[in-house]
Amino acid sequence: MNKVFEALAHPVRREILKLLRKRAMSAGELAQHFTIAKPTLSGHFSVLKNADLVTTERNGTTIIYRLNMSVMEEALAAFMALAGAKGKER
Amino acid sequence: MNKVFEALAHPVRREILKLLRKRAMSAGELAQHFTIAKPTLSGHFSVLKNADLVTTERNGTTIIYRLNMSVMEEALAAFMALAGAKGKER
DNA sequence: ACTATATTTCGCTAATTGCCTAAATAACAA
DNA sequence: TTGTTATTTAGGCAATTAGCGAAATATAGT
Repeated sequence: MNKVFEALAHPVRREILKLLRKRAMSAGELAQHFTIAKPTLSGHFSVLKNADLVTTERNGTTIIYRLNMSVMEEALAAFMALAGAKGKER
Repeated sequence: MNKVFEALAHPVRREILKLLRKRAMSAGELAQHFTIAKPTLSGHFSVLKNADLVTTERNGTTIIYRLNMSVMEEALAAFMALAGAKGKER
């Protein structure tokens, strides 16, 4: 879970997740939304992948990134354990 | 909001928040829960404070840290905007 | 085999982080 | 004022991060 929070710490990576929330996209498509160099972006992809926040699937020469919803939800649950508070004590 | 996510990226800082969720505590009290040096911990406090996740109040020689619930909830909302998707769509 | 496209890996640098010990500051009591 | 306790600031160091351009890899088409 630590890797997940570390992955979320960078604005570009959060934006990537936000884009993938709408639909799966190739690395190139994602790159069009940013002005940073592709190798840099590729590094961000690998952080997200390492945290299991995204999965990949090769399709010819392109690689499709998609959000890993289950891990996102686990992360959300972990966050709520911090911020949540709402009741559930003792 | 970026500062908040950066603050959440370190396990010690998340643990601090978790402790403060139960009740406000002084720096020294918090320190008892960790094995790291106090100056290091003080650095973590300042990251949390800078992100507005905690507030401080001096009480004699001690400084009381308390969770800033409203910012925690904003952060939770921001997180849900990323992970949210709570089933309900399509 | 060669070319083109998509993406990643490599090698580098600058900036930041996290940790420490030692020193400084703040508040209080004697 | 001196001493004591609580906490932070300063200074330094090793490790990590984020960025880049150039080179490497993978796949497909000709």
